[in-house]
Amino acid sequence: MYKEAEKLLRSVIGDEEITFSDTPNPALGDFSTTVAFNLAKKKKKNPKEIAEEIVSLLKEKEKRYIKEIKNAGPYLNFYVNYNTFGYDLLRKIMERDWDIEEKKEKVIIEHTSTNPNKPLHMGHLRNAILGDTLARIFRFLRYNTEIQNYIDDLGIQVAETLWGYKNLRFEKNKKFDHLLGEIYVEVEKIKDKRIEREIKELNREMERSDISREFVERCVEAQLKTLSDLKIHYDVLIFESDLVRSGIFDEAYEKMKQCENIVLETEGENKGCLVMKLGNVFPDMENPDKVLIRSDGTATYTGKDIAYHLWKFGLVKRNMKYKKWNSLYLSSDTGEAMNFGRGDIVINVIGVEQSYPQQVVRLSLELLGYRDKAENFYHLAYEHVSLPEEKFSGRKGTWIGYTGDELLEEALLKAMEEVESRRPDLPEEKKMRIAKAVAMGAVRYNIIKYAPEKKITFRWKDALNFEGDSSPYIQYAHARCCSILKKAELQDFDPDFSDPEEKELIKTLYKFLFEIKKACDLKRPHLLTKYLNDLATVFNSFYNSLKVIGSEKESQRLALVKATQIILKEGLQLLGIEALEEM
RNA sequence: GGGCCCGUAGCCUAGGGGAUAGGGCAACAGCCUCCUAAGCUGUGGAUCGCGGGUUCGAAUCCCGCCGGGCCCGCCA
Repeated sequence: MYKEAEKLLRSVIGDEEITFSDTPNPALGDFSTTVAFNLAKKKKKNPKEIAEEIVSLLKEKEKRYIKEIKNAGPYLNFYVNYNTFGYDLLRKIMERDWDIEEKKEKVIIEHTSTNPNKPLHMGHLRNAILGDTLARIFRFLRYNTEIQNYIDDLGIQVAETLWGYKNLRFEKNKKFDHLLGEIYVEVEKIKDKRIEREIKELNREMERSDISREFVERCVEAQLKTLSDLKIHYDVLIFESDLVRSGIFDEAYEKMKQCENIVLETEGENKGCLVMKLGNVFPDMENPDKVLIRSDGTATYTGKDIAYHLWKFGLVKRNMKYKKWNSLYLSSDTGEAMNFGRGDIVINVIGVEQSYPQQVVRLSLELLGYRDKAENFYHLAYEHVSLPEEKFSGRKGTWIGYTGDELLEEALLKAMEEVESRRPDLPEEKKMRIAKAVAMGAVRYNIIKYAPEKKITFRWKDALNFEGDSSPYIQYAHARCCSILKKAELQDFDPDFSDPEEKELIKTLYKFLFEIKKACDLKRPHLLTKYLNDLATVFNSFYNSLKVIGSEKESQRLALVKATQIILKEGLQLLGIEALEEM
């Protein structure tokens, strides 16, 4: 309907920018535009007169989906012909004809990238859920999408934990990541000069040989278990050690050295370091230069990250090998060559605190002459999840009691309780299935529904809320649809969409693709939860005021229910939440 | 010193130039002889942090404050 409205407007106003929005109330039509204001400014005329003029010019034009166009002062209000529009829309939805063309660009989304020495806490989950949801959205819009998880297996934290694993006594019958998390906290507590020396030595040994690989893989496997419970999956795990051993990093550093803005300092405090000069970009910064390679020849975190991104964008010749590992691939020094990397668009889901280093990575691409790559480099920054009293700290162990596993377990208990009290009639196995889907959905939804730049204070009460703006609310609307659909057969109908609830539902269904595209363009997946919540609300209101089965308009309402069910299901899938048929 | 983000009812939050600022939680009052009440309807509750400015029009854009957070390492 927007398309038709736009076409009509174009025929009289030409290239002027047009946007549509909802009217404040149905008496003023179904949607509106404010183009008359803008035209008035340009033509120095009264906006109301312009609106009137447009209305009269469009009066006689042929329309299929628009019934009428009126002006209310300077506002242009469109009245939709719900019979033609609704009928066509429902048919398209039922055919799942989304009209999305396949995209040429390859998108690489990196998310999670948690140090492999601890269990995931809610902050890590926020990262993974953001990344996973965004990836699902990109895939739905038919981008070639690759999900990477970067494993920093050479970091000092791994060395510290490995040291503790070898030298301290612990109950080892725990999930491996939890065990390591506790070891890490303990090492941080007892660490002294001697231990630190041993850890440093161990770290050097890790870089020379693969002594830590199995240890790290075990931890990653345990972390990935938590994530797969949340239906979060990856295409490939990139181990830092493989980037080093494949020679990719060295090749990238050589490339960086060719750049005139990246120089080997011969004097000053950065003497002997390879430094990126950013004085022009950040003139007011105390120390705008960024060290990429230290005077001892080792790379800094940012240096490595730049090298990694040169690889991600396909700007280095060397490549890694990969081996199949459960349902995904991981980089390896033996194995097969694969086509990972070589992205056109790179999205990194990384905390806000890394905005500056991320900006440096983007700038490095620009300085190296890859302007187009720099433009397609996005840092999806998100704020942290904290407890009412304090922040999560891996070192201090404030995450204990708040790991992803514990959250899921708690949610499952609560969900089981709810199912038990609401549906005692169901067989145990079914109750369990529903509880799992509800628990998992509640966790995902409650984390993704907030705009990424908002800090989240974790409270059990909110996290385990199954009412209102929550996953079960939407799952429930979906189950209601299914329940109706089970009781009758779909058939063709002569449309007569006259009830306000029917019209509102049609309008809301129509917005699905716009909202997804918006969420994708802005890289703000929470927009999708807002939309689905709206749709569920509109449907519930329809459900409560209109009868479907046994009504005179049964066939058309069944079609509405079917379309709603399809969109709710698609939407829930994009959020990685199971659309239950019964609950 | 500089940069970025946040500030919307008791609590959480949407909206980032357009018509009366949407929701949710909590509170209160109704609604199951009718497709699942994890639902629906209604009531109360907002100087959109403060002060200027731009605009026909500002929660939204600009400037200045105030409050909170983050960043500017040869740490990761």
